[in-house]
Amino acid sequence: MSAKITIHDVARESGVSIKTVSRVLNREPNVKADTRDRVQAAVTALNYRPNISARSLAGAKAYLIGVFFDNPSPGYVTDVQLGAIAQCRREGYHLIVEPIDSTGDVEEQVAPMLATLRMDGVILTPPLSDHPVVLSALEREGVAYVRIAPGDDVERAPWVSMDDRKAAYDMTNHLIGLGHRDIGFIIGHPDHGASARRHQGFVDAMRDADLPVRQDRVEQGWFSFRSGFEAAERLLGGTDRPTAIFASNDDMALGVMAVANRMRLDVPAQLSIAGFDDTPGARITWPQLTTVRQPIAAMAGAAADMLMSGVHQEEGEPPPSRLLDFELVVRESTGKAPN
Amino acid sequence: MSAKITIHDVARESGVSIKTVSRVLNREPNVKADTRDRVQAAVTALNYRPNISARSLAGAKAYLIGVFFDNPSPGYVTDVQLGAIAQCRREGYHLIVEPIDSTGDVEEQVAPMLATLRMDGVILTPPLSDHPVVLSALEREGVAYVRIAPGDDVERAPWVSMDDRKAAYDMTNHLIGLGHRDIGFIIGHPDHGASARRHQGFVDAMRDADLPVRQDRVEQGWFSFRSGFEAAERLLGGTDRPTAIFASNDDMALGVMAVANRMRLDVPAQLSIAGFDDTPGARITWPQLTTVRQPIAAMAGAAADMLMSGVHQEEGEPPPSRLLDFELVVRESTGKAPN
DNA sequence: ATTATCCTTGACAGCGCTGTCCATTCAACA
DNA sequence: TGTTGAATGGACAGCGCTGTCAAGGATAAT
Repeated sequence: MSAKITIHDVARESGVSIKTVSRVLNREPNVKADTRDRVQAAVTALNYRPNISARSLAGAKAYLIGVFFDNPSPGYVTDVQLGAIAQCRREGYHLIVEPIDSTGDVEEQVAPMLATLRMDGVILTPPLSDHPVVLSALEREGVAYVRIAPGDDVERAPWVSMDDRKAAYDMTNHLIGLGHRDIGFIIGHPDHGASARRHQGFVDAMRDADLPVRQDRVEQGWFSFRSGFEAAERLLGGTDRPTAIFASNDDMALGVMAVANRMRLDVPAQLSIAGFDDTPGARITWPQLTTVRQPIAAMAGAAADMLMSGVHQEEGEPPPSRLLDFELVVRESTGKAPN
Repeated sequence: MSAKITIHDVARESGVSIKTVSRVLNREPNVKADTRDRVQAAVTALNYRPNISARSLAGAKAYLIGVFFDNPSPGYVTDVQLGAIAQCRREGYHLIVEPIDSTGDVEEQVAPMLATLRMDGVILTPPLSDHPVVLSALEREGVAYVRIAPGDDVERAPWVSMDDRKAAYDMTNHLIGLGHRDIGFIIGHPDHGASARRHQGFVDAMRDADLPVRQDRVEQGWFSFRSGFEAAERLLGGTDRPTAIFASNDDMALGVMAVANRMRLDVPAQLSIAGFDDTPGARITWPQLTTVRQPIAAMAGAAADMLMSGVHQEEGEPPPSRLLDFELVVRESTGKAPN
């Protein structure tokens, strides 16, 4: 075990006070270039690393960012973590992950954690982005937060998102361009703000193409494989069936794919299937899924950035926010409509 | 923002010294029951939460446990985190996640982090469980660690694992019991210790059933969907093909499934497919995958427990370790061999 | 040259907690 | 009755760092 070396060692080594060492560590102004270099050299020579507990106890920053998630799709969570951590690393921050069971006592899970940890900020993933108790607890404890893809109430706090409506609109148009006129749609989990926006995009595209939106072509799902599977069974059950199904996330699209497989429907010759998210699962199937690439990691990275730079919402101003680009990923699960 | 309330407030409220408060907080002995109750009451009344930075700066414990992972299957990582966090919560610990890019400079990623964070311990997931640089860095910095499913060198440090050989043996026997005599096998990533053990289990079962292990029935994979897909193309390419394929993880099994779908092979009537891990993906397919349920969350939980209770490896003694139970999950992707 | 101003540096006091060490109390024993 | 030791509680010194404040030195303005 290597001996713990502290700021005092560096100060002694470079012949300055610990405060000056602290200055160069924190990139504070008003340090002579020469002094700065000497300190840097000592830091390197001694292989010194500041102790994070001491820093956060003494100062304002904790160098800790939290990610809250609930009942997540594993791929989504992992992407969020990877994206956030990539940013955190550059600034010397670390990531704390905290699953929140929103069916349990949320207050009890969140409040103690915020009090003990005093993180610099937390990233909220859907559906927590819209959970009133979580938001209130955060505000009461004075912990900054950024919401990923929140639903309503976008004025309340900073957020990062993508244009779900536009993406669904584009995907629907892709299908229409392929000649599909009878398209089924599976709505996502009602607690996720994105669900309504994606549905809206679908409806708008159909309207703009003068295509009818038949009520019996729209099914409610829950973002899960099973809900997609069951919705597909209803959609494909009769003889009168759509030529394409657009599921508002990949898991549900895979459910549709499973039903198609079981029914021996050729995808995409007899049925086109589109998903949304571009999770790893989209490629873990054959044919591979046409879907929308959500910039999940980028959104999480942007959220981390905002937190580390100390986002502030001015009184009466709209909160800082960012809308990132999506990408239509056309793979093999969509094709020309059968004539 | 609620005012920060400290141990001094609790001490004043309950009429004892801060040290006594500290004693009851840390469940130290030698505090009268009466005093303990008074302090507890004050803690509750004031809603006091000890500050983790102060605790770790002053004391020996950091209340922080790390999880290192590399290039992970999302489902695996999420399971590990969930399992570890469940245990951590009961003791007031928190989880720090750190992805390690083992193709990059590992030392540079690990050493600074260990020095700044001074975690109480870290959980290593495969293939990091066997990464010599990571292990050395941990030991040099004096940070305890528990390895999940390590390969060799089980004497070096504490670990938690499952009996991969036995599980693969049992799965192979399940297939043999179904009448399969010509079984293909896809080996996992060579950096993962479990790969060799699973392969061994397959070979042992075949041997014990007096079945030949044909060299051209065993393919090397990398635990990825794509590698499973490609291995399956080779295995199923000719007219002489196995009646079952046992892939040593689910992702690869899904690759096999995709090839079977594309070739219009009926699963399981014409081809039985077995996986390993029981990741979420195993159910996100049709037919659902017969697989081995790895106790991933339980292994991570056990690892966290060992870390929090301060595992110690006595000189000359074998390291503390635990072997958890697996479970054969028979679903629809395996069935009777075609006659 | 003199004063005002800025830049650079350091001394020092905590941040909130635990570990060490000492003081007191009290019961049990000689 | 005195003695001993366990049980109980408190005082105090840090842990390693940042924030505050002030001092000294260099530079600019007069």
